[in-house]
Amino acid sequence: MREHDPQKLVARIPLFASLEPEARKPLAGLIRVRRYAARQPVVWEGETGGTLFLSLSGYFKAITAGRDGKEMLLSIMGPGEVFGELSVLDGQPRSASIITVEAGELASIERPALFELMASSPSLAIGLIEVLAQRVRTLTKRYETISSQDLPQRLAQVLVSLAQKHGQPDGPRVRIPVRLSQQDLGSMVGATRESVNKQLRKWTQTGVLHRETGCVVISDFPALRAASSV
Amino acid sequence: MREHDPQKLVARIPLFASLEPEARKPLAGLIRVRRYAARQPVVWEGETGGTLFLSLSGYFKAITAGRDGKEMLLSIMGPGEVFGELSVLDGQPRSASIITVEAGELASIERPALFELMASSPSLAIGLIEVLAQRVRTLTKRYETISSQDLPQRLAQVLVSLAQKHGQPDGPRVRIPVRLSQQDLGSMVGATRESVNKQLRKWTQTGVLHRETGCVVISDFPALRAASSV
DNA sequence: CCACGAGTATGAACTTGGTCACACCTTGGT
DNA sequence: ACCAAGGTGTGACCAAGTTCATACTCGTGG
Repeated sequence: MREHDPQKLVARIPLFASLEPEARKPLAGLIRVRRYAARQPVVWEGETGGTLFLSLSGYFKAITAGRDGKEMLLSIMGPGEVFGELSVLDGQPRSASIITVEAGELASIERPALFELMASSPSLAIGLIEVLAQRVRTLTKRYETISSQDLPQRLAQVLVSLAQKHGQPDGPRVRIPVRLSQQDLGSMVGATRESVNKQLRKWTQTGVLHRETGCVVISDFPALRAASSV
Repeated sequence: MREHDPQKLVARIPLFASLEPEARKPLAGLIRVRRYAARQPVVWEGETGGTLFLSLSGYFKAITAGRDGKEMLLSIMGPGEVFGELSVLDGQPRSASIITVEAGELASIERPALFELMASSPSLAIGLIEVLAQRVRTLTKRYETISSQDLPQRLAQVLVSLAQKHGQPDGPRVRIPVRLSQQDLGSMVGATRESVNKQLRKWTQTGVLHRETGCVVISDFPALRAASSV
């Protein structure tokens, strides 16, 4: 992870993959790389700020606090993903807080620099629009899910999509390489820690999955997939 | 509503309000206006299509069908609002179906024409990004709400925001000028028709609101507002 | 090497809201 | 004017999931 050559960093971020080659050089000078320790806040919901973040390594969670203090986990973001684009694009306050799950590195670029870059590189603007569009689609789907499926289905669905997004195949098993507590899983599906525990136990007993040092390892992916959309 | 002069139509759509004056003339030739009867589908979820719609009059609902056939009502859109931008921008299938609530008129513009226009009018691209950003914010908030509030809170919240978005003040009361069945309200808050009925009854009995020919009229807005975020 | 704190495990009692069943209104079409 | 369809009103019953209470387990820092 000691890869600090800006040219190479840029190449690793999908958003910039289609960037015109001559636009990459100025870009390299505009990004700043910073390392974050575990459980560090990166941005706070409600504050204003015009920084776009690009994840280089590590995992980050996006959370929002409901009125009663209950926190909702909106998304787990891994290497290569972009976030913070919303406030950068519309100038409104941050819609969620970002916290590191484990230590990781982020590249960042400030709003003015980004806009300057966009002016000369249409593909960057298109890329950002695609990021936003993807967010809308994901959120719509999750909204649909949470309001019409029961807990086992929702939980299965979250695990399946985490496995698809971040999973590491390990023989017949799939390992989700992020340490997520039952509380975290609960706040992803709108349920309590206890309910998650009970469902997880059922799956552990039926050999669908098990836990290893805080991570979920799925043994029977098809079964989980089936449970996610009965 | 027999206002078919394209120049004037354009002026009524906020998205085009900040458009450079010289860009409005070509625009006028690119939009098509069509009248829809009540309960007519405008687009179907899942189909491909690159048409952007601009509501001139009437109300439209965006719905998605969950796996089990239960439909979720995502949004009620009124005059001046834009929709369908998602598929236009990213080329993916429609994320929701659109149906007219009552008869209304829509202007539409096709993807190629829109992109041509955007190339010469940066403010249009910015406007569309703002529409998308707003969608993300709204969806995030609703997701938060639905997963952490109970039915009375959710229902109050929906009514408050409908009143703020479309409400017509009528003395001390606020009238929501869209005919929404209890079923519709239920599918906006992820609840059954019966539960909505029971909550509505309570509020009717306590004088918070009442119904008139299918529309909700709020008598005690502060009370409803209080109920939405106990 | 032990203790503390964070996370996990588990069941009993309780609540919300869903399901089902049925009767009663409107309203628009012929 | 009438009927059918769609929307509304209401209660009995049930199930999923929450709340609360109480142990247990593990790994990390003193």
